[in-house]
Formats: sequence, structure tokens, C-alpha cells
Amino acid sequence: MPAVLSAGVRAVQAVEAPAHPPLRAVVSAGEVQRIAFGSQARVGEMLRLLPGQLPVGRRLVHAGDTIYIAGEVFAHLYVLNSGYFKVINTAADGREQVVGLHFRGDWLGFDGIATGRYICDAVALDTGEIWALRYDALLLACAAHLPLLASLHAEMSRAITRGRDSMLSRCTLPVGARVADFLRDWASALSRQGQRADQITLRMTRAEIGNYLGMTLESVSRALSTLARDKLIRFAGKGRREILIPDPGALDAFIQSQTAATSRS
Amino acid sequence: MPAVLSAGVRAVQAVEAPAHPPLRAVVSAGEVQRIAFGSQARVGEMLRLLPGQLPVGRRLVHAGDTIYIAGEVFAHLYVLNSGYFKVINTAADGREQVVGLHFRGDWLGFDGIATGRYICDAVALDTGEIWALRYDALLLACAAHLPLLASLHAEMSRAITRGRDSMLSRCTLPVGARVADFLRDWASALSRQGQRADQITLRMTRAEIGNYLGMTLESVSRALSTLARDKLIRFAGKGRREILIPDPGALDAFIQSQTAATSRS
DNA sequence: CGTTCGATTGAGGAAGATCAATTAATGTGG
DNA sequence: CCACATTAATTGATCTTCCTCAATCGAACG
Repeated sequence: MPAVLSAGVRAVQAVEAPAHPPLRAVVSAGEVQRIAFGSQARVGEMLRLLPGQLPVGRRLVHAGDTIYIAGEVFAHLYVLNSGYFKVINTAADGREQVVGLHFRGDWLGFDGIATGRYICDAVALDTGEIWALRYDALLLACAAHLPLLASLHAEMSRAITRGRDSMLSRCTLPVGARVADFLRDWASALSRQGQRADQITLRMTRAEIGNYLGMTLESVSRALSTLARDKLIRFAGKGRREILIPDPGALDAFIQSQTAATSRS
Repeated sequence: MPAVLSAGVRAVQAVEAPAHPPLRAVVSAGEVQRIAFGSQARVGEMLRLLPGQLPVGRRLVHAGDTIYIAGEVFAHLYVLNSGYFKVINTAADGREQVVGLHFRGDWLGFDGIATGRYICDAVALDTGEIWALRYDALLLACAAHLPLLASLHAEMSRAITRGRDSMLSRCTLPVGARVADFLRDWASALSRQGQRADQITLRMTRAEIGNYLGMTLESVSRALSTLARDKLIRFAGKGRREILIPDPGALDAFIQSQTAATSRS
């Protein structure tokens, strides 16, 4: 039984955030319009669309806290307001894998809708705040307010598309390019959030990254070392979890050079 | 550019089925209740839930026909009434992969919701019939009829979950077990449809299967030969596309024996 | 300051890809 | 209906990639 992923998972810690500004004040409607598809827009859109009567349960989480676990009865969808999260899928025979990484603006919990129980574990990688929406209340609100429904569906659609892109990456790229692609993804997620995209703080161990990317931790380490040697990335800070990307375009070029060499069609 | 996947793709052929029995008569409501989660139930559920005013465009397709292609403007979701279908994802640099296989009762087109354009190609593997639902009309119908909305969400949820299960299989199983898992999946899909699950007619070439499973066509061929040698499967018919599964449990055991050996955690 | 956990790096081996040759199936024109 | 052409599938030999095993190093923490 691989203990890598479950290590450090702490008990659920449901803390209600004390004082917060009113929901509608966080992002202005105008700002929402300007930043298309960015997480600012997505979170703002949520805030704008959520009718006052739909209760939003706020919860602070810390690294290792679980949002939900497989088998738990489904009742809520979660909107990530801040922090970093992973989703772990476990097979009947015990194989497990990190199948998703999620950030501000993402939704969690879709996997629970079909069966009425969550299929995966959702775990915080860092301190953050999540909003819990009762699914039944959300459905009613959606029926009354179609833009909210459209927004919800767009999120589910994105979840499907991202999963497919991950598949493509895992199945068509050699390990080195997979790691580069991972960094590129992370950076673009940061830029969607309006943060600087050239500076990444990995919140996972090499073992977790390797599990996510379908390779061993040694392969992750070697790939990162190679990227650093070739000046495609740079390590910052004391530990080796701060990564700088001087030239994102060079990363793209590297990935493409790898695919041209190894075209598994 | 890998030509494997696009080979044999023919132009869209939109044929309206001539005479059909009225929608509600195909599956009785009682039958729907009895067969939980099977595709009979899912198709029947659709029929029951779709209000009369929601227009359903029927289309007959043949092997190679495209339901939609990447970049096309999104307007419809598709419910598969019969036939076999594949979904192909293509990266910016030309890498492409079969990321999904779909059967009677499945929905296609969710990937188009978020951006307003389809992200993938959906191609028929065999003759079949699909129902096209205008997404805007569907949203309105959902708002008026919440069970329909719940059903739609359940389908999207399943799409997400299935994608994650595929990821897990691709990233944690050696090639032999991946092929066995593929056969098991196909068989269980057949059984959900009420068809016999011990007899599979592969509608894809070894190259397509390999692409779907993240391995070469030679590996697929070798894996199938090994499974046949070990009596876990048997080839029927003239070609080697008819596969019999004498003992599904033995397949499970085989997969598990492989995972115990190669635990990439 | 030692202990522990994570990361790096090297050496060797195994799984699977690639290359190549053969056979089987499918389709085509005569 | 048959000879031929074409595509799909199988099988073997070789080679590359990546995994496994192991040792070392560094950082974090009590």
C-alpha cells in the first residue's frame, strides 16, 4: 500500500472564518468583465452570480486537511478561494494516484454527483480557504438563475478537458518533457490567477509529483536537474522547491524537441 | 503528423432517420426503474425526462463519420443511442490521442461548453444513431425540470470520474495489465447495456488501441497474444478482433498479480 | 546536535519501444 | 471468382528509456 500520498493527511478541521468583508465587495462587477476566464474572473463571477439566499459555508484549511474523502456522502461542491489542493484517485486494489491539482477559482466535488458519494480524496497542499455550497440549494439557485447554471457547467466542462489534456501529456511525452509540461501548466495556472508565472513554489514532494506524472521520484529529480543544467529553470531559495522559469518559450521549445524525437503517435 | 487516428474519417453525413416510434414508447417507465444506472436506464431516463418541446435531432452515422471536430462552434450535446464512438484530443504541437471510448447511453460534447467550441474530435467507430440536443434549449428545459438537470450533471460527473480512472490505469499498470483492464472495461460497458459481456468485438485497430492505452501497437499485439496463450481470452471469428472472455474473474486476478509485481506507487 | 525525511546522483537491469521480416485479412480490378 | 495490392497483425531481435536499488547529501525539526 503506497503510503506516499496519504502521509501527512490530517483530520478535517472545519473552522469558520471569523470576520470577512461582504461577498459582493471582494471583486467588482466591472473587474469581472475585464478579466476573461481568469480565476479572478471565475471567483468574481461566482460571487456575482451566487444569490444571497444560497448559503456559502466558508472553511479554512491547512496542508494535509481533507476537503472530502472517497466514500463520503456527497452533499457539497467546493469553490477554492485560496490555497492549493490535490485530488487522489484510488483503485479497488489499492493503487492510487494524484489525478488533479487545483487552485483558486477551481471547483471540487463533481465526482460525487453521479453516485451520491465522493469517488476521490481531496486534500489541501497548503493553507487556504474554501467555500462549500450545498448541491441541492445550488441546483435550485441554478434553475432560477441561468447564468449561474452556465457557469457551473463551464467549470465541469473545464474539468473534463483538463483531465483529457493530462492524459495526453502522460501518454505521449517522455519523462523529461512531462516534467517540463507540468511546470508550464503550473505557471499558466498562476498567470490565470494574476500572479507572476515565472516563479513556482512546488508544494509537493518529488514522490507526489512523480505519482501525478506517472513516473518515479528519481525521474522527477533527474528531469529537474537536467532542466536546471540547461538553464531552462533555476532553483531559488534554500530548498529546491522554488523554481524560476526565465523563459517560458524555451520550455515550450524543449517539450516540442522531445516530442519530435519520440513520437509515439 | 500521426495519420493513424484520422485515417478513414469521412465527411459528416447528416441523415435524418425516417420513421421512428414515438420517443416515449421505446422504454417503459417501469423498465427504467428496474435497471439502475445501466445504459437502458440512462437512455430511458433521458426519454422520460426530455420534455416534448425539447427538439431532438436524430442522425445516423457510419464508421468514420465525425460527430464534431475540434474548433467547431459548440451548440449541441449528443446522446448516443447506438454505435461505438471515440474522442480524440490533439495537442498544439500535433500529438494526438484517443482519450475516450463511448457507447449507448453516453453523452458527447461536454468539452465544448466552457469555451463555446469543441476541444476534441468525436468519431463514430461503427454504424449508429445519435441524438443531438441544442444546448440552449436543454438548459431551459433543465431549469423547468430539475430531474433532467440532475441527470445531465450525473453524466458530466461520470465523464470526469471515468477520465480519472483511465489516468490511474495508464499511470499505474504495466502494458499487459493495461490491455487486460481495457478488455475488462469494455466488457463491463457491454454488460451495463444488457449485452453479453463475455464476447467483445474490437472496433479499433491495434494502433488505435495502443494509442488509447499509451503504448505501441506491437505491445498491444503481444499482450493479447500472451493473454490468449494463458487462456485468459480466446480469439473467435476469422479476424482477430473477436475476443471471448471465458472468466472475467481470472482477468481481474491477472491485473492484480501484475500490480503487486510492479508497484509504481 | 543528532535524527529524520526529502532530494540527488550513480550503477545496473528490466520493461517496453523501435526496427524489421513474415503472415493474415481485406479490398480491387480484371 | 480469382490474382493482386494494400492494410492490419504477429513475432523476433535489438536498443533505448526509465525503473530499481543503493549510497550520499542537504534541510528541517525536535
